[in-house]
Amino acid sequence: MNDIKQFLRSNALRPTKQRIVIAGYLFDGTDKHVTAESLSTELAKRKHIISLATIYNTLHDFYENGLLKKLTLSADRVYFDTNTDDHHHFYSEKEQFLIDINKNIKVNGLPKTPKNKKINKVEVIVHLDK
Amino acid sequence: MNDIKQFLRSNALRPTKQRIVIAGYLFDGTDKHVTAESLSTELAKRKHIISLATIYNTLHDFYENGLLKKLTLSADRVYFDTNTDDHHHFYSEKEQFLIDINKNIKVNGLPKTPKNKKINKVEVIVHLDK
DNA sequence: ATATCAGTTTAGAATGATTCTAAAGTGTTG
DNA sequence: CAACACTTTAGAATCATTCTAAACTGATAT
Repeated sequence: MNDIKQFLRSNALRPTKQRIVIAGYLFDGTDKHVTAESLSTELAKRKHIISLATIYNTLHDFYENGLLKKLTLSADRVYFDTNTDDHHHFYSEKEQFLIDINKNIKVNGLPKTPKNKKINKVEVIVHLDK
Repeated sequence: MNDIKQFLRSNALRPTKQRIVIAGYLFDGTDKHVTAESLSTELAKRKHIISLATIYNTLHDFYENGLLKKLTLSADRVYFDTNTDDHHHFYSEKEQFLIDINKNIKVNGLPKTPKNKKINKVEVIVHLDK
């Protein structure tokens, strides 16, 4: 609890009740993939009612501070990933199935980067089913 | 023109005025990345006013028939790609910059596919800037 | 040719995730 | 504990996309 407060403070985030609850859930040691909606549902199960606006705000605050990764897998919702290490994903749109690939993947044969651009990250999505 | 009609018919799509115009634009020989909005704008420039609903319908019809690929790069719009070969992309969200990587890319070190799942495709997105 | 009908197009409404607004609430600092 | 900047929130607004259901049109049979 005080750990969480310190954790938030050390990321320039004021430790409000809501952020403490959300951080407590998200950063409990197990990697998680959440959407605003799924997070809201999970917190509600735990009797923590936090407005959706705050959930969106908080996810973005955490994201801006590098505490979460943002995943764009489907056009109709944004996933946030608590695993901020460089990694990739298996993804099944049909089944909402999403798991990390932590194993070291190498992408070979990339052409040279377009002029005046810099590579931010190389993302590999392994689409399943269909 | 008759080519386009045949092309549509051979894909089980009735060659309507609108589909002929859209196919004529999309499949003119140069690879294109479009969104419903950008397609609508391009056609309007050419004095072809087609309702957005039809543009959405047509893009999906073409997609369902394998004439287009769907790209999920950003959460706020869907891109369709006239290049249906297996390929990858450079992408800059900030600049709406999107180009094909046709070169043969190899992804090594993938872990084994989750039980009872099948790989549909391996997608590599090289994110630029940030 | 023409009637017929399934497949299409369309305007406008509806949807749904996300963002915005602006008013009320709350950490933090002195 | 005063004062203020930062947060939270309900509800409205936004925006891409989908839906609805009425009008339209390509294909087929006569």
